[in-house]
This record gives sequence, structure tokens and C-alpha cells, in this order.
Amino acid sequence: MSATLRQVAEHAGVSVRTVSNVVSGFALVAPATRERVQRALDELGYRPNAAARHLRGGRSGLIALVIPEIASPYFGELAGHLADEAEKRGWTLLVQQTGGDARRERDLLDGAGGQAVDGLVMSPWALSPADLRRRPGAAPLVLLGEQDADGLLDHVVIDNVTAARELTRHLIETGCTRIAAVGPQPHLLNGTAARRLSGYRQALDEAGLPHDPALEVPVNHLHRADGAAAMRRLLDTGIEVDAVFGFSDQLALGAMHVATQHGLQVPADLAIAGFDDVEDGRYANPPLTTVSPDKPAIAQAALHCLAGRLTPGDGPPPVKHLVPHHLEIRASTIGRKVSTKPAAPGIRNAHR
Amino acid sequence: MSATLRQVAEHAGVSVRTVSNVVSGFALVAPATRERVQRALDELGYRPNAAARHLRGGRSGLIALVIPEIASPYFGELAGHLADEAEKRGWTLLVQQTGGDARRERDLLDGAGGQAVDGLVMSPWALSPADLRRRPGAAPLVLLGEQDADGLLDHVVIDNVTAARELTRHLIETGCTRIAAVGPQPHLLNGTAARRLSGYRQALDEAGLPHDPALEVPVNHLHRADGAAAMRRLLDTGIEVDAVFGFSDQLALGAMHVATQHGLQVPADLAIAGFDDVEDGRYANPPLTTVSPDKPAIAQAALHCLAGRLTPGDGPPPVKHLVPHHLEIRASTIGRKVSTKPAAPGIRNAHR
DNA sequence: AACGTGGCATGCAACGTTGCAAGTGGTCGG
DNA sequence: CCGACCACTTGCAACGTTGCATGCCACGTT
Repeated sequence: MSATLRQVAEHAGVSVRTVSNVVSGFALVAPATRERVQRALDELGYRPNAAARHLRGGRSGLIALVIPEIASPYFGELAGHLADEAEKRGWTLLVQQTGGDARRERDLLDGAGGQAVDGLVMSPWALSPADLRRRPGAAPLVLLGEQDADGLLDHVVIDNVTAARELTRHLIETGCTRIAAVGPQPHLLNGTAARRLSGYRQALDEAGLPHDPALEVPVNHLHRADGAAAMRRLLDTGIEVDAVFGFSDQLALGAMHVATQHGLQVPADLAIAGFDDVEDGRYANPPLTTVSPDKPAIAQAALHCLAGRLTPGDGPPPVKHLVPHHLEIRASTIGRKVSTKPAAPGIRNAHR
Repeated sequence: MSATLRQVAEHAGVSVRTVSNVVSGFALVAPATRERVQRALDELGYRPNAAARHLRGGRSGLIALVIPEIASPYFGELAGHLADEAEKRGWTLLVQQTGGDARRERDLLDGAGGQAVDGLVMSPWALSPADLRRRPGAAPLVLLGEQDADGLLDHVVIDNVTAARELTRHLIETGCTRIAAVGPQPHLLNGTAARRLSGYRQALDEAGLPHDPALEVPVNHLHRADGAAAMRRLLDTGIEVDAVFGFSDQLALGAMHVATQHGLQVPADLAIAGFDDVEDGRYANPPLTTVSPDKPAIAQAALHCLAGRLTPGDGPPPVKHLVPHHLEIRASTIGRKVSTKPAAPGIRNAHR
């Protein structure tokens, strides 16, 4: 146990209050006193007690990140940015995994942690908008992703519809016409997958391509295993496919794995693209085309939002913060043989 | 702000102490009273105040994970297991990134967090054994990895020497004789890389193969980019190489990426193996042979250790907890053409 | 009838910190 | 020479909780 203010005060021959004044920097303290107290602080190795400060001041300096799972590369990278950004602001990041379980999400939202945190950054998976609205006076909350609780809660998003449309358009431009969408999650209330699906369909419409329900492959989670299973299903049905758009890089990489094992050349036989721009995709063989959300900007926006809610006043109304994204075009979708037009000579993925 | 014990007490017409007794479960409370208090608790939506409990009881229920970076897949997966295991024990996990910076590691070790956590799980990178020993009465600590502070601190390890030797032996058995070791980190005090290098050399010795310093490629970090850079350096020097042993899966995957881009077939032209068994490797093309440490066991052992240190008594002397590992042999090292014997017909990685 | 016992409920204090208001001693102007 | 003011310091209280010791009452025993 580290020394307390009282012990330091006795050691320096001053009052507790004066020591507190020295520790907290300002207030009026005579230079000589300040120095003497400082020496006592150093000698006893004083460390302010976080619990007492929290109890007294009502702030813990902790913020919670509530996500389905920290092991997922996307959330891992995001958590890294959030932890960095939190540290800049003097906060510490605490990780709460929900495993996508609605009850756990609700508990954490309701402050099961016991007002231990000053704020929450949450990526809801299974919670209904109603759940999100019904918040028994817990800590300030920022949502990652659109949750249909529009206008009621701060949230940080990218434009998923546009991003998915742009990516799909890119696939169409490289000559793909039978594009599988791997990733719809009809069982989840989280609107992200639905928005990506919508963007995908819009791009098909714009190009005059039909929607083939058989090309929309739902998944349970966004793991590589789910992408792999979806790809296997596609191959088993024997349906014609010349591109796969995975709603996450993990899905796309799982699909790429199965396709490659199955003897398909990527992108010559099958173009593959993902979403999230996690590091794995950059180093895949071939490197994965993807939508790259500005993750540092997401982290920054989320914590900026939280910071704004920490001051007691109600502050401004909830904000929807739109973060930019861009298409990261890599070898998994370029250099395809074009199937509809009289085939251009198949430019294979450069193997020098 | 949630209701306090006092408010609940007034509402139920009993004393604060009695409410506390109801909340904490036992002690003698008459059934009728208990029920009345319970109703008051429910009506006011009482949540125990974490700060007050922490101040009073000296336990925060928080443990810190101190690692170089949470975005790294290995630490991400480990953090997931730790968070799960922590939750089982009623703790919450807090993530502190050091970026491998010695000063930050030292600060966190010294309790810069302000006694906010009940314990620390740390994977030191840049700290010297001396730093680890000199601990100004901070929270209980469990180290991940061997730190040469043997006998003084609890630590959880796998047998890195043996694991590296087994993996290298496997490479030799598949016919490799020019095995590059990508991953020594001579600038770090963290002994992990040194131990893997030692195991690698032992296997070479056992097989009567020479040590070629040119095949030992040091790296700064364990990222894919470092593995890629190392592979490029190897290719540029034109030195003969038939296998790469990356000291992490990330290094191996970076190397695999460059080798593939360079037109090499894995494993026909170059076998590649890694260390850690992260999910990326399982879905790489080809899937990556690797050493698989039992990560759930690491998490469990670390928290079990911590739990043992939480009770005030000094408890047993520090323990070195050895966690099992196994070789996960996948396609990146099997099905090679054997170079020393009169070449078997080159079995290419199945592209049917 | 007096006393002991056990079941239940409560008051007090303290964990370490900081806001508030009051106190101390000294100096300067009137 | 006195009062006011200043620079500095301090005591008190409170944040919400729980350990400890004690209080109270009813019941059963002697």
C-alpha cells in the first residue's frame, strides 16, 4: 500500500490539505512549503489513491469498450486506436466482451459494472433499438455503427451503403457479373450488414444486373470460418460465381481460403473483396481488395463525443458522426479475365 | 446517478446497514424485512457504487493487461481468453498498451495507474530483469514469458526452446537444410526470441547441419512488415534458402507474402513455418505450420496465479508455470520436393 | 419472576480524497 | 497604533460502503 496524504502530511509537518494542494498543482502554497512537501512526497513514494478520488470526484478515468470479441482483428485494431486515443485524454480503456449475447450487452449497457466507468463505447450486435433507448441513467454512451436509434444517441459511423456500393461497382467494372454477397445477418438487429447488402444491391441495379437470392449468402458471425463455410456452400451448389464480396475481411479471407484450396485462381477465376481493411488482408495471397474505414478517425470521433458528454450539462443533442472511408484496391480483384466481352488476354496476377 | 444505500434505506424504512446486509446476501435478516428491502432496491434501481466499495474494501475488481499492442493477433487472442477467464472470476480486464516502450512499461509496473488495479498481467518487452525486480510495492504481478527474473516473480511460459527445436526438426525432416530463422531480436531484453533461436540452433546441431549466420535474420518487431522485409533481404542476397522459420506467425505470413509475390511456391520451393497459431495462419494460402501454445491455458494459469496473490498473506513462493504447446503441421511445410535425395517428382501444392 | 440466550437490527467509524469556509500571522495604509 | 487586507494554511465535512460492537426484543429456562 502506497503512502496516503495523511502520512505525507505528518512526515512534512503540514496539514493534509496542504499536501493535497501541492499534489494537485495549484492553489496558494509558499515555495518553501511546496518544496518541503514535495520532498516528503518523493521520499514516501506517494501515489494518489484512485478509489478515493473516484468516490470524491465522481470520475474514474475509465472508459469501457463493449464489443463482441476482442480477438477479432477489426476490433483488435480499433481497440488499439481507442486505447491510444484514450491515453492521450488521460483515460484508461477497459474491455468488455459480449460474445454477441444480447443479455450481456444489455447488462453492460445498464451499468452492471457499477458506475465504474465514465463512459461507454459500444458496438451493439444483438440489441434492439428499444433496448438502446431504455437506458437507466448509466454512463454516457457512444455507439459504433448505425443502430436505428437515430437522433437519440451519439454514434460514429461510416457510410456503409455507399461503401458497399462503391466496392460492388468496382467489381462490376472489372468484369464481374455474378457477384456473391457473403455476410447478410438477417438474425441480427445490428443494421450494418443490412446496409452493406443494400449498397451491394444498389450497385447491381445501377449496372442493370439482376439480384439473384442464391448469391446472397447469410452468415452467423463474421469469422473466417463463416466465410469459408459460405464459399463451400456456393461451390457445392454449383451456381455460377465470378466474384465474392465478403462483408468483412475475415469472411472474404475465409472464402479465399476455400476457393484457393478448391483450385480456383484469385482473381482470374474468382475476384474476392472484403470490408474493414485489417492487416491480414494486406498480406494475403493475393492481397485483398477492401473498403478501408478510417479507424483512427473512428476512435478519435468516439472519444471526442464521449468527452463532450462528460461535462454535467446536457450539452448538445446527440450527433451522428460520419467518418470517411476509401476503396483499397489490391490484387484480389484486378487483372481478371473479362468474361462478357470477347476475352482480353488474361493478365495473370504478376508472378515475375 | 444511481440510488445509494441511504436512499434505499429511507425508502424501505430500515437502516443503511440492513440494506447493505440484504445486498451482500447473508448476515441475519428477517424474511419479511429482506423482502421489503429487496422491493425498495428494485424500485430505486440500486447499483452498488464501485468506487466506494473499492475505497472501503481495497479491491477494485480490475486487472490490467500490459502488452506491447492489442492490435497484434496473438495478443488479441490472448486478451480474449484473459477477458473471458477474468469474467469468470468476477474481474474486469483493462488494457494498457506500451508500444514496447521501456519507460511506459516501467511506469505501468510502478503503478502509475494509482493502485486502481488488483493485479497485473504483463508481457514485458523492453524491461530489464533489474527493472522487474525493483518494484515499489505495487499490485501483484504475473509475467508472460521468461524474463530471467527467475525465482522472484510468478510467470507463465511455454517451453520456447523445445518448441522451436521441435519445429525446426520438423522442417529438417521434410528435407530442408537451409532454414532461415526470421525473428531474433538482439536489441530486446525479453528473452523469448533468444530462446527460440537457441532451440533452432539445437535442432540444427542434432541434425549435423551448420549454423549459417546469414540465415539468422534479426527483426525489430514481430509484425508482418518485418517478416516481409526480412524475406526481401534474404531474396536480395541470393543466399540459398529452402525454409523459413518465423518466430511469430506474423513474421512467417509476411515472409510468405513476399515469397509468393516473388513467384516462389510454398512449400514446394520454400517451406514456411511460424509460431503462435493465430487464426490468420490457419486460413493462409497455404495454411501455416506453426507452434500452437495452449492460449486458454496461459490465460487460466495467469489468472490463477494472480488469484493466489490477492490474499494478503505472502503465500507460496513465486511459481514458474509451464503451459503445454504442440506442433500444428499444415500445408506450408508438407508435400515438399526433397532436395538432398535424388528428387522425388515435385509434388506441387494441389491445384486441381 | 428474574435471567440468559439467540435472532435481528442499528450506530459509529473509517477507507483517502477534495470543496468549502474559516483561521493564522504578518504587512501596509490610514 | 489600529484595522484591513493579503498570502498562506488548516479543520471540517462528505462521497458510499462495510466491519465491529452494541442495542433491543421475545422467548425459554431456572
